[in-house]
Amino acid sequence: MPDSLNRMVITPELNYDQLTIAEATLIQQQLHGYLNLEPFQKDITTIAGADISLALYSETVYAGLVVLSYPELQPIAYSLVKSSTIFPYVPGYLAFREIPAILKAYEQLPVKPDVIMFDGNGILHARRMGIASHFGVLTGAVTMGCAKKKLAGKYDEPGTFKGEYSPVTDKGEVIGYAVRTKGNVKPVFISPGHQMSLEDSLALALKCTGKHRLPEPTRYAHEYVNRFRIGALTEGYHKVDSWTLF
DNA sequence: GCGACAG
DNA sequence: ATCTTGTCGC
Repeated sequence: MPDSLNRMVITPELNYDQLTIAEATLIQQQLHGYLNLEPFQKDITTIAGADISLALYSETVYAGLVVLSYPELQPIAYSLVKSSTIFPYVPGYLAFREIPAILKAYEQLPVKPDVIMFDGNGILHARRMGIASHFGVLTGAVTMGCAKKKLAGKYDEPGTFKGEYSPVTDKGEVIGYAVRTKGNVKPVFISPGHQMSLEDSLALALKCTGKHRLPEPTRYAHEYVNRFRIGALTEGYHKVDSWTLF
């Protein structure tokens, strides 16, 4: 993360639990100054999905990243970490609740993925600093967001065919897209997080879309952290053995 | 003041 | 997000 931000976050164990919303807003505005939305250049070999799973009325969070091969989109490794949070869910501040745990899972990966797709937004956010952008600036990783519901902005409903999309705008600027990843099903909201352009995020989301509404990275991440929470998967870093899966 | 509001 | 059962549709 930028050196000037080292004083704002408690390292090495990032902990946002004691922050007030006013302080969190200040951090988002500070992080925004480091955002880079230039087109992504290098070739992509791997893309990861990041997500967390929670038990109702529990402070325990099950975080994880699932790394997929690209463009095949097959799981090749995953990192799971059990942690806790007391920072509440407040629309617009999801990052402060989920990032500490996801960061631990990320640091546990021996090899980092080329891109990370988050279950939440990138710049499709009131202050252009959703969880994907926040994590990207903090770590320098290439990130993007994929949310199931609209957080900010306005948009016209895209056509009902898979692949159709329409821009989400706010205060005169395009901040993401409502994308129909599956025919006749509600669209998902795509936006760049960090180190990629608006167009990059849209193209990648479509490339990662299979037969389900959620793009494969996010879909797998959601599935793995849930299996972790119910005890079907164990904490730690694991390589996937293609031959024993399914 | 009113409506909106990722997970 | 999570808690839940059946049900409608491709």
